[in-house]
Amino acid sequence: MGRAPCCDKTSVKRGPWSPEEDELLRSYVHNHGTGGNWIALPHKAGLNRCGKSCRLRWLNYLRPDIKHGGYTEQEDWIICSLYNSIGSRWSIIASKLPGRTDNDVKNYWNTKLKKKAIAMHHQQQQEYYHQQQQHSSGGRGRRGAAVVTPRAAAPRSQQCASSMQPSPASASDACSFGAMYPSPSMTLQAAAPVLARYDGTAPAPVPPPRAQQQASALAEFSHAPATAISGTWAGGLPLDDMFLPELLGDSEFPPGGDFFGTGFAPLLLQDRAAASLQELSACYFPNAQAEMWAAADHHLHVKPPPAGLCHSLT
DNA sequence: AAGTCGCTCAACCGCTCCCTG
DNA sequence: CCAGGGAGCGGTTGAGCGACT
Repeated sequence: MGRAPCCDKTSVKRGPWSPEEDELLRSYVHNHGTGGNWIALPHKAGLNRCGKSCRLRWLNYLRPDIKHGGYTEQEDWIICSLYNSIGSRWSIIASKLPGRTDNDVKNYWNTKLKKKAIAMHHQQQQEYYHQQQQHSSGGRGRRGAAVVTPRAAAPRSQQCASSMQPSPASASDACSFGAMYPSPSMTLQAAAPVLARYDGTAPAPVPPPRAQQQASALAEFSHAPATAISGTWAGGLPLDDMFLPELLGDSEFPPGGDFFGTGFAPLLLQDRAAASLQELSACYFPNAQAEMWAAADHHLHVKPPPAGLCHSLT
């Protein structure tokens, strides 16, 4: 039996907001603030809406500092890098993009950026095969790693065994893009603890409660062996080879592939991108480190997060 | 011009987390 | 310590719109 609904859905208006409703909500929040009680707000503001609906409308649309559309390459890169590192923690990702909301970033990823990344991967596949044909006389895989086919690696159910993502779906996606936007200096380094934990022969662990995940992730981060930072995991499997089948399907998946050559990789050479690497890496372990970082973001309107959770924008 | 298809994104749903009594 | 309730989050849905046939 699920929890009781937050409001009587039959008596409140649903669906698109009218300009009049927007103005009511905007003026009320402007004059009184949210008061920390979204449930009571619609009644006080004279709105026949659910409190959650009001909160969403304000956060995602009516806030004065909201930006819509017009994502820059830099923002693309940040989103992909963070998605790579922390998965679908949209609120954390959005908190690193001033003016962007979690909903907006999520939509942008699902509708555009994901396809862009997949297209890049296919391009890399073609380049890889082309290279393999040219070096067909027993050459090694790229980055000196042994070429291992996905089927030779762990079963799909055992891949992405990292316990960082509580939701199976998001875990799959997060792992799938583990190599989509790798940064030699940041992403692989940040991925090291998870890669070190990954064991293709071991059964997938049951994800512990989130608080426990945070604690253990942070603990492992601080003890991660430097030798794991190599671009391959302990079994010698390139990162691409480990994770991409989750998204693309085995039939589309070639061993190897190199994302460093084209696409967003040149951005890594830019000073701004390089400068952000350190920041981004701090976000790798959601909650614990990302929280500390978000709390230190003075340029964002981020309220100090309560202990133990990374509440990003609100 | 009309119908169909695909895409976008605002909004909803249901869950977890955390606070409070 | 426990239960109830609110806040916040991530996944999903569907209306609206433009492109295409």
